[in-house]
Amino acid sequence: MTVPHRADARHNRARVLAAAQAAFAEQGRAVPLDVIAGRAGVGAGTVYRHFPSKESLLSAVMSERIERLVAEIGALTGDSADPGATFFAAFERSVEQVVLNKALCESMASGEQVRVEPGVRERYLAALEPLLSHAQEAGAVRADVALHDVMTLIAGCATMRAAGGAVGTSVVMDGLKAATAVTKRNETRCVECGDPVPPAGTGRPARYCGNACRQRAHRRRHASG
Amino acid sequence: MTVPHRADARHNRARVLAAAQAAFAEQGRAVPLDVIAGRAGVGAGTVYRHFPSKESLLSAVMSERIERLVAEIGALTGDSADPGATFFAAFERSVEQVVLNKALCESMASGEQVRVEPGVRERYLAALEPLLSHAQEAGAVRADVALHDVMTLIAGCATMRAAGGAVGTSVVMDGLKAATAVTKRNETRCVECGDPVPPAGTGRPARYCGNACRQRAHRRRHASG
Amino acid sequence: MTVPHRADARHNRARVLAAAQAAFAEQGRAVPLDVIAGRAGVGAGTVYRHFPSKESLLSAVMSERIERLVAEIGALTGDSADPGATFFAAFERSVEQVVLNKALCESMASGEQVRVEPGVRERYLAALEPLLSHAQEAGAVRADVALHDVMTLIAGCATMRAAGGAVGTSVVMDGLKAATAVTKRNETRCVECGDPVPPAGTGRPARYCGNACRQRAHRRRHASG
Amino acid sequence: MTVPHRADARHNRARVLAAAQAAFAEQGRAVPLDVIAGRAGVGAGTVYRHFPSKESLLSAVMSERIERLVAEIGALTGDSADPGATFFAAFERSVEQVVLNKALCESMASGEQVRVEPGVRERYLAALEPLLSHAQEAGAVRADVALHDVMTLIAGCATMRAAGGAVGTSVVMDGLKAATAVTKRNETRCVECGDPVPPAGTGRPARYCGNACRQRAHRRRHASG
DNA sequence: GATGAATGAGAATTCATTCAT
DNA sequence: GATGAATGAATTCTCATTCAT
Repeated sequence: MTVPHRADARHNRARVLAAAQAAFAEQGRAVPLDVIAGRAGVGAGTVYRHFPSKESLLSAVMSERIERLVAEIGALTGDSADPGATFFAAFERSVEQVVLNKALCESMASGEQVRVEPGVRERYLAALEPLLSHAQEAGAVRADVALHDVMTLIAGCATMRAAGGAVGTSVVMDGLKAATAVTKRNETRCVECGDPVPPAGTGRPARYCGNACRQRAHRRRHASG
Repeated sequence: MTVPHRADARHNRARVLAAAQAAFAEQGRAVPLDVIAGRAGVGAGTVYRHFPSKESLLSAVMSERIERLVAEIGALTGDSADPGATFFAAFERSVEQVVLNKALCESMASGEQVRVEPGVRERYLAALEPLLSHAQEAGAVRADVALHDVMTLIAGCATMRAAGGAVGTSVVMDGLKAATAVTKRNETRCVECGDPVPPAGTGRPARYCGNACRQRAHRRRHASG
Repeated sequence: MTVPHRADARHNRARVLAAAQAAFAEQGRAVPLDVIAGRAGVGAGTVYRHFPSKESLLSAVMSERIERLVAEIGALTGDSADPGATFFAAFERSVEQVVLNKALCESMASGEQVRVEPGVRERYLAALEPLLSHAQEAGAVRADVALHDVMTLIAGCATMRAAGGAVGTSVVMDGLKAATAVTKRNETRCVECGDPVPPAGTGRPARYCGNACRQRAHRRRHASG
Repeated sequence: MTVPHRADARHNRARVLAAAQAAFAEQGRAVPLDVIAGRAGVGAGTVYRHFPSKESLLSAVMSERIERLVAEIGALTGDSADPGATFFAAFERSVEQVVLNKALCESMASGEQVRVEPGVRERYLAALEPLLSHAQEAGAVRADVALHDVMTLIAGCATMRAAGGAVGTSVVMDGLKAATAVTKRNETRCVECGDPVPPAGTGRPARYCGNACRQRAHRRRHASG
């Protein structure tokens, strides 16, 4: 049902999605549905045919944005000459996407989870995770930062940009590069949840705090939908 | 009109303000005016007598919060033994105030200027400015950060906290220090203010740089609202 | 909250209730709320101030009707010279109330419980119950009929009347008496309450058993709502 | 247009009719047309090709139900050993058909004539009429009940059943059997409309109140569609 | 001054009906 | 002929603001 078979319907769905993306980006979540319909050049009923509620339209827009981001990040992943640069490029692209979207900023600032279609969040995290861990292994990023923290840092940087700040992102990126400041010496943290990893006497330091997180990361890597 | 002469009116104005503060903080800008009036135990008309519009009520609430913050910062200013610690303490207090207020977070994330009464913004900036410049002179904060940038950094940190991030503020604070000196190896830093902790020869490494920070962290842990 | 203190509000509430009663009665449950508001000469918001939803307005209307019915039945209860006549009078008044209200008919025919305010149904049943049991003790009504059955018989008679049937109620009432005694030949019965009419030696046979029924039928003929 | 020539179209028409019957029966008249189309496995347009409006679809469904009932009643008619039993069997079958159909109950309770295709009502009445008059002649049914009254009694019994009443129909049937209670002695009523028939001094008592009803009954006897 | 009632302009959502594919 | 997409009027409910009491 997501994508209709008929060409004209597919066309209209795309127009609605584009109009909604623009309207949400400019006016935020509170933009009336009629405005979106008007911008798309369709009736309100048509919007509802494609998306059963305003909420689901918002989530479709968000999902589409994030999928695009996943694709961009995927393109970056290959070039791993400089893991730090690659990670920070992905970070910046993410911030930019969020900034462009007022509705997304509002959602994040409200402390609500941004609602997206199933699997989208997982795919995004799966795309970002190797970039983060490679950068951390290369010493380009603080080791005590978990994937989840990166998400909130992105949200914060977006707010800064929305608030008109120029240096915000660079400050955060500097903070990410700083050698493990607050973290206790030699402590390692789970790259999934950020909890401390019990030190193992020998061998390579553990990346996860336990099986639960290892499994979760694994699932995400293979998540499809 | 700002503050009425009659005692009962003054009393009502204060009750409305308190109710509005709580309501905006908990439910955000979209909270209906009737809810605020109800919480204040007055009629909707009374709210309008004191504040000509919902917008102006919001701005009064914001102004009152910020004035309180200005007072807190003013209290810190005296103790200038460690300019870096003083600045970061003010920074954190500011972040906390913002985080407590959903309406404020929303406003900042929307990229709109938070509307406050005339002079309030100026007084806040005037309170923060000496702290920033002293900290910069002492080399505790990057010199290329302007007062205006600090404001957006505060907004960003609030968003991170609202989004559930734990390390956001510490990353930003590290970033603010970063240009000065990359953290020395083996050095431990105060988990409250990020300053270096004098190495103790024996026992468990200290978590705080001194009693002030220990106490501050304690208070925060038991803060109620 | 049910009844406001201010006189004008009480007045408006009554107007809304009256308008809703009329609108539901004439057009059924599906009548738009705007129509009710218009008939009451108030804005839609005023309707919602007094009744939080259309559903609750309907239930208030129903409850008010039924309370009126309870009062009428209460007035009948005193006159217990003829328990059968008293019961059947209450029965007929109930049918008439239901018939006047299209919304009520619809609800009953849908097999849904008619929603009324708490206690109303109970009061109605409490008013009807002694009438039924006295009539049964006097042998005027079949002993195998429960109070609940009477309710559905009322609903059925209302539908018959709504469908334009003239004899429906008398058939049902005969059925209720049937087990006791098959009507005697040559006997005439009151067209209002179904009781036997004392035979008059001369002239046109009497249609009513007495002045009470004649008057009641007259009133009904000129009832307005 | 009623029945298409092409086999697939005829097939679709039947599917729509069956789906509509089920949907109306379960959910009442307010069931959305898309739901009906969905249950039939066709598009909304197809429904409109076969039935020009929702109203006409409803009427087609009703007509089809009633035609089926006519057939059942026709089967009963032959066995005239016990005219009373035959009539009451037809009565009960009719009630059951109505109860099964929420839309039909709603229509009847609204006091609106149930809209059926031309001739259908007439055929139904024509099937029921001889059963009623034979039962009346045999003294098994009150003589003062007209065909039209039987229709409303059926509607009433259906409402009682929908309202959960168990004894409703039996009470009505008892009422129908009771010897001519309310009717004035020797009075005859038109078997078509139920109005009193002016007494003729001589010959067989008139069955109709006038030429209009005689003609109407005649037409019904020979109605074809 | 306080109250809370009234207003009425939206906002989301549904659905019978039409029409391009 | 069939399909299902598009339409847009209608409906319920909300809420900032005004105003009579």
